[in-house]
Amino acid sequence: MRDVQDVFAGFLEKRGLSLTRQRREILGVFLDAKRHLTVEGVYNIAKKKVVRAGYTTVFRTMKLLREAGIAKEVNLGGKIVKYERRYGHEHHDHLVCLECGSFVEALDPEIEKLQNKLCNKFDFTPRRHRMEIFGTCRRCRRRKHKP
Amino acid sequence: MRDVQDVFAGFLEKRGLSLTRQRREILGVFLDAKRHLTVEGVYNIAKKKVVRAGYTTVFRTMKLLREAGIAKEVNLGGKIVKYERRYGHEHHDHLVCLECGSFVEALDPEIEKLQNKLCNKFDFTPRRHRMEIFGTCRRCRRRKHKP
DNA sequence: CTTTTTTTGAATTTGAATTTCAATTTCAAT
DNA sequence: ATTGAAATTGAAATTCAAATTCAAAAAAAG
Repeated sequence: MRDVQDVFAGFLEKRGLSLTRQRREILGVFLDAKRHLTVEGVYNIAKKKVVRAGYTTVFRTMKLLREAGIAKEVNLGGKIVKYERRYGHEHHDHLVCLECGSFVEALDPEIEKLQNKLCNKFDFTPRRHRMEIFGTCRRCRRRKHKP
Repeated sequence: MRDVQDVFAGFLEKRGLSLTRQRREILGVFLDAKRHLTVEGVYNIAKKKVVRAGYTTVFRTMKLLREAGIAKEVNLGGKIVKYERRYGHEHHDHLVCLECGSFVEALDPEIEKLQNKLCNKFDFTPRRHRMEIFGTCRRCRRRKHKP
């Protein structure tokens, strides 16, 4: 995606920082990833690139990506921080399989509406939210019933 | 609550463990707490009791309480694990204030229903879920507008 | 009472997150 | 091209809660 780089460059400029090779490389790794990645995971890929990036740099760049609104921390279970794309990736909830760890991203406008209504009831101004449903996915349920 | 102790005693028995004074004391501290507590928090209260409990014992007992279905881990923001009551405390969602850290517990049956419907759509068997809305509570909103 | 088992808790270890700091790179000014 | 100030990098150190270890203390069994 062309404009994600532009967003990042713009963000960095506003902060008086520059889009270095390492940062570009790390952004690339992050955007290419299909699934959620940990800092460790991004690092493992980034260190093999032509312009190698160290762990610390990956760590700091992920933080920048977060601040730039490009990456988002998620935590489906474990205590290790994972990142998912945020830019050009609408808000969604997760259905996480407890057996295999896979997940699907889902969105229900009705639920979103009711969440706002719930906030009204408590005179609460919502900014963001998180909803995760844990259970068993279709594949794992089948695997269990017909082994 | 009388029967929480019984639940714990029963759980311990099933595991071949005994309800020691420390464990009883720690359970008491946990049940008396109004808000969510960290292990550290439980420990700070427990160490002042007649039957003092060390950090390790608190740590291990909270784990037992979790396994017994009496305590539940929650994580509203930070990375430190907090516990809330679970036994005799219905499922609920949290509205967490980003300014002051306070929260209210809420439940919307409509939302719960739609969550199940959403799971059906994905052929997903839900076991448990977590929903947290982060924003600004009534008090903090007022404090900002009329300082 | 003696032996065996469980429990306790101080101390240690672990592991991810974060910070430090010296070396390196970048870049604007000369 | 050269200099030097500022930004960047990354190995190493630090932090801090979580988890484990192990010897002493307590409880239970014989």
